[in-house]
Amino acid sequence: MNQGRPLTFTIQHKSTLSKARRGVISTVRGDIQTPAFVPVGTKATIKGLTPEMVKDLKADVILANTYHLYLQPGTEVLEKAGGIHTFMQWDGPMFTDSGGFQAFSLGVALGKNITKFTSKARPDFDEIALQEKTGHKSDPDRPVLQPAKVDEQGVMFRSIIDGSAHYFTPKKSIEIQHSIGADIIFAFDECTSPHEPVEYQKRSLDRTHRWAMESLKTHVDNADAFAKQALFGIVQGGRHEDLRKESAQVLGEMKYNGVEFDGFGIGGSFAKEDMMTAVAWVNEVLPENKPRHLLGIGEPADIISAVKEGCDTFDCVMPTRNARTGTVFVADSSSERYGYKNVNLRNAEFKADFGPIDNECDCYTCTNYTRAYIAHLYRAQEMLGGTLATIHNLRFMTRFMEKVREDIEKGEL
RNA sequence: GCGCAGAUGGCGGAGUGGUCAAUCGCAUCUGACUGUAAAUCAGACGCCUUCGGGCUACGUAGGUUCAAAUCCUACUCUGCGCA
Repeated sequence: MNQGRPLTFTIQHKSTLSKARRGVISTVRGDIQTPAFVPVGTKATIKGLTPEMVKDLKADVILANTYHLYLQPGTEVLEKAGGIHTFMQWDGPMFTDSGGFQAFSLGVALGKNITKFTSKARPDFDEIALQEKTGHKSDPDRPVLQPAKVDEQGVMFRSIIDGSAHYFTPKKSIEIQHSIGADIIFAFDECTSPHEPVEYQKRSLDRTHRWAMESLKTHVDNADAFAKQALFGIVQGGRHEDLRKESAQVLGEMKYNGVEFDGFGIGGSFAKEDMMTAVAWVNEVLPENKPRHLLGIGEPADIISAVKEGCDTFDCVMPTRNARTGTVFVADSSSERYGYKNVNLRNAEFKADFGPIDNECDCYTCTNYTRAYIAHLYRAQEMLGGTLATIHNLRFMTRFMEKVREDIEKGEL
């Protein structure tokens, strides 16, 4: 159907135990072995690492963000640079998220205790979760940011840098993503809060679908960009089966001038136990031959579950953010097969622990440095600590995905 | 030796009669982090506790007062100045 696209997806193995698939997404800039973990480099950098380091971790692909890059350095600079790849010296495949998540994280979620997940089981209004947090302790002078506002046409964002107002429509998001030049771009969506009632979820979903069409149209109408970049639609629908399935159906069949989406993202903010049911509903309906990216997930255990439900790629800030704040993955063979535990290296017990972070890890950090040294770097507030831990956590993720792929091939997952 | 100034919790430093177990910062300890407003944020931080409270504390020793980290006296120590 989508002939001559800059992206092809080949499924090499299908699991008989689950809906897992082992495949390859081929782009002009190289292949992505799937299932794959996609490190997040929001502002055109995997925080703390050079692109060469990221390559060494065997990461095939990274993800950057439209909203953040639009604010800084801006599309003019990115265009003059010749696109994000040359700008940041990353020559592999890249995703850009559309800014849809910021409509949520800087909108209804702003200052509240909710992000990708909410702590409460049911998405009823939860006083604790919705409690306002005060501004930034580290920078009290920073102006209090007004939340982003969604309307039928688009989203009014405030700049996190200076508070200035910026209006994103689907057309604008796609145009910015054209300027940025990532290999795989996302339609502009609204990530809804799980606290919103079903009526709102429905209304928002219809809007997201209209925005998806507008995104597709904007992309297809730009022949140059269309030839170089793949576009993924984003499924929403909260925790409602009918809405999730409707969304997968509508986006799966959506066409503009006979052109469909090249793949799909699955979005949303969830109560923990609602995520996998939503993923299962969606993947039941989405076209099988196109890649499915689960946005913002995550935790190795979550990835396993989602792979079993047929997801192919995953991006998540957790490994990089945790690394910067002191928490690293450590293999824990005493637990189950994909056993690991989170270890906070800033805890007192590691001050004089001269072993590696993880005995089983082959990364640069684990082969050269001790827990004690990295613990010291954190305490001394030396930025190398975050860098070394990020190397480890990302390598943990890529090794983890290698194992997932092998297990699918071996018919064990 | 004389004259000033000062001695507060691990450190720095508020507090100058009751609402002080004592603001705040640092350090320390613990926790959180899932399409990155995050090299961030939250909590704890004298001792004991049946979590109601109890006990010991603001250099040392006395004193004044119903009440003292806060006022008075002496002493010890520290800094500065003068000899």
